[in-house]
Amino acid sequence: MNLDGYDRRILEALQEDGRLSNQDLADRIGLSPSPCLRRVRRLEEAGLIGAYRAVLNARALGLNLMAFIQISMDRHTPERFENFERHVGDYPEVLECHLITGQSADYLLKVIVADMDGFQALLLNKITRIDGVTGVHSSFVMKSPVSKTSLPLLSSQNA
Amino acid sequence: MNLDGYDRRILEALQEDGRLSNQDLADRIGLSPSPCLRRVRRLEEAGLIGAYRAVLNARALGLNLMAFIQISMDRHTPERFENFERHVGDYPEVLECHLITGQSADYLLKVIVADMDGFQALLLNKITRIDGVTGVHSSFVMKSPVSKTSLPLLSSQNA
DNA sequence: ATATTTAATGGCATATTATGCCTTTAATAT
DNA sequence: ATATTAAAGGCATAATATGCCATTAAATAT
Repeated sequence: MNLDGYDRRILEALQEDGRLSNQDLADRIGLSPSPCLRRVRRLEEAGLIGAYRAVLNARALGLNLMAFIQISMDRHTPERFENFERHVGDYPEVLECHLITGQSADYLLKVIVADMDGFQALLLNKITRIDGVTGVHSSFVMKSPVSKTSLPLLSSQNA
Repeated sequence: MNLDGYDRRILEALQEDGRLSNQDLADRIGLSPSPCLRRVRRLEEAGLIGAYRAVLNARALGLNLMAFIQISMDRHTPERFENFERHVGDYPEVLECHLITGQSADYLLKVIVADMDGFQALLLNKITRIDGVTGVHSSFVMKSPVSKTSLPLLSSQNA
């Protein structure tokens, strides 16, 4: 799909404020509401806009402990991996699970819990009980000076 | 702030679909539109809802390479840290920067770029040039079977 | 248990916004 | 220059948000 300057500005604006009204958005990007809305719908249908989400404040919800967990598996068989991915996908504390390159781990998990008790419960009762999990290395987040959701829109490519 | 069942259901619904109309939301949680909207505004003002965002599809935007970069610093002085955080905050490719515990690194960065050329440019021209950066270890993401934005709303606590 | 106070809900009228259709403008190729 | 295509703008209608008021429900004290 080809993006022009209007499309890029629409994406930029909606990444910042996903509840912008179409009229405000149209004003901001310099189009009238009709074509602006048509473009937004087109971007949604093309899958460029995948979803709209409310971003909640973890602290305010009592979720005070974020951690990254590096996981090593015993065997690198598809069954092991599928099983692991299915399980971690079911745990609401696991926000992200990435299969990564590198010598020291197969997976990197980003998790969020209320406190160290919650972390312990997650690690001991859930994650380490999944078949094939051998190594586990946890890093706790003390501070997150950067936490963006906006993807960089390479202003290169296209007119 | 105290959350009851209605509030939690509002948060859950808006985490899933941040553009739900107030009328649909009201239907879904079992309130009429007026009190529903009042609750949403209250949650926004209390900071529980921090923002509304459109979530874009990285692949569709040509951002095909995600990586995690572990960074070690030479000295752990406030100036070093502040300087580093300011710089990485200015790079649009850096989506997250976390100060973490652990022996092997001080920071964990999550970055996204178009391809390996983009990664090289980011690493060599930007990140490794920041004062104090000594060790750098990169892991590339092959697959992300879990990638949620929804925080777990511990249905415990409160009525 | 009853009265009193408080807080939150539901309904309604108005203002704002979204949406579909049609016309007009701009760009491209012949 | 003319024909053709694609996108923009304008307008009427439908849907939605919003503020105010009456009502109901809940909590507290007597």
